[in-house]
Amino acid sequence: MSNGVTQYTRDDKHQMGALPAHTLKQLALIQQRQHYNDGEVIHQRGECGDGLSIILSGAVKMGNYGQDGRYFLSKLLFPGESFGEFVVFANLPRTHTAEAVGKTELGYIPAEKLNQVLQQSPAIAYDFLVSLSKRLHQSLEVIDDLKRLPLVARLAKLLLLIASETNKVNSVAISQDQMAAQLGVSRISVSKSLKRLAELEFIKPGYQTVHILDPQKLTRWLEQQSQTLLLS
Amino acid sequence: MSNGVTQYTRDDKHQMGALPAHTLKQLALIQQRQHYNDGEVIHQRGECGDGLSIILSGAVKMGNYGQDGRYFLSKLLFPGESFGEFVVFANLPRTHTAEAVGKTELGYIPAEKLNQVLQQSPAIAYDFLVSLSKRLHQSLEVIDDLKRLPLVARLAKLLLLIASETNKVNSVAISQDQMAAQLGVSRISVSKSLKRLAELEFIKPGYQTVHILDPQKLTRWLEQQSQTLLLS
DNA sequence: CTATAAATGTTAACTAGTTTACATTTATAG
DNA sequence: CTATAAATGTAAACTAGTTAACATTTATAG
Repeated sequence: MSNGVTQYTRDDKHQMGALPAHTLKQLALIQQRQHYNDGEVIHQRGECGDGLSIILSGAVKMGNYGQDGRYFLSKLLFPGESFGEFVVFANLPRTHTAEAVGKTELGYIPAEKLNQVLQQSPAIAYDFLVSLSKRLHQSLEVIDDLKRLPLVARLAKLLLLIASETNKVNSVAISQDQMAAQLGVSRISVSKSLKRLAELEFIKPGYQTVHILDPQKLTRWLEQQSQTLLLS
Repeated sequence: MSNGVTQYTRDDKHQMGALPAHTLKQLALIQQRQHYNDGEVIHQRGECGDGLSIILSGAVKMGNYGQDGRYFLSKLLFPGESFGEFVVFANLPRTHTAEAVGKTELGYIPAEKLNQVLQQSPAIAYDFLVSLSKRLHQSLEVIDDLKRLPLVARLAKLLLLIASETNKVNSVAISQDQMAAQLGVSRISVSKSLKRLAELEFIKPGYQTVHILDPQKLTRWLEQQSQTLLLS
């Protein structure tokens, strides 16, 4: 993949907040198609969009830039996932800047049109309820982790998460810069924490990869650290 | 108010994620009433509940305890606000421990019953979409702040938020311990940051209160600090 | 195969936030 | 009005994470 993002594609089964296939099919009938090139900005933080976007191919990087220009990656979205619900349902401004990662195709549904569909089809509305619930749940967990867990634990959790999402349980293809952007810390801190996890023999750092030696052992350790681990 | 929570009640207008009055009325027809005494635990983190709860009177403290027993307050919920959507819509475990603050009455709707209602009434389903969207939006902002803003700025933001929620623009009734629990930092750090805000002549700390000298000036300063402030 | 760019490892000086400890102020129960 | 509890102020020693700087490794374009 391009745009500073390593080959980090996902298995369909693991798309937490994604809409179910049959709903995507129905929405496909009313969506417009939009094309973006690698790195192209789809929208900026603070803007007021006016519709829902569904990723058809490629990927979208949601994140923000700090005062100093440092980038914080919030989430990578893959085909089947959507964004813009806030705008449609609550008329709120964009929380993140969205950029295409690789050649990317989006399905776009204007707010009005989507609201019509939702009125006619309670099943689709329910799918959005499920999707939003999962994403809110996930966000609350992240907030909790940020407040309660030390960096080593958060890093371990991130690695296990990506491993499970990509279905490659024993190795994660990601750079230290990317982990840093995702965790909101410096690359050096990531390096330090990786070293500690390596000393504990949970992982082995490589070039653009982290090998997870024993995912189960790491999970158990993480449970001890955070006492109540809900998902993983 | 009791249970370590200062007199911190809200104006109805400002209940961000709350359901609209007419929806609450309709839901009232099918809800059971539950009573809790001050400090009583409603549910624990990790449990699998099975219904939606709506606060009718009193308040509910959502938060978690760290390994060391330290408490992290996530949110205070007031009449009109609900919780348990995750459980109903996505079958996920509780993210936070819920405790009653003062004598508290809840309306409880089992998952099945609520789902029936949603199928029959798209308008109510839509209200939940709006509520979940607002809450997810808010959560994403909090995550962003945790990663990007220094404590002083986060503290200032918290004070402005409570001030606007309670409609007392010039003073916030809250203890330093509570602010610390909410921000996920130590009481000493809160004290230090308050001192800095006082030196900048934005606030004046008091006993169980913080006086905001010039909310607008503080908001402007905060905008400079965080470049793109969305809500306030 | 080599030059270059990208990613990683590591040190050192620094800063923000933590814990511990104790003094002081403020509210409130009796 | 006083004794007590709760909340606040503040200092000191510490820890985790930050920036800056530079050496080394690994991939890749030509």
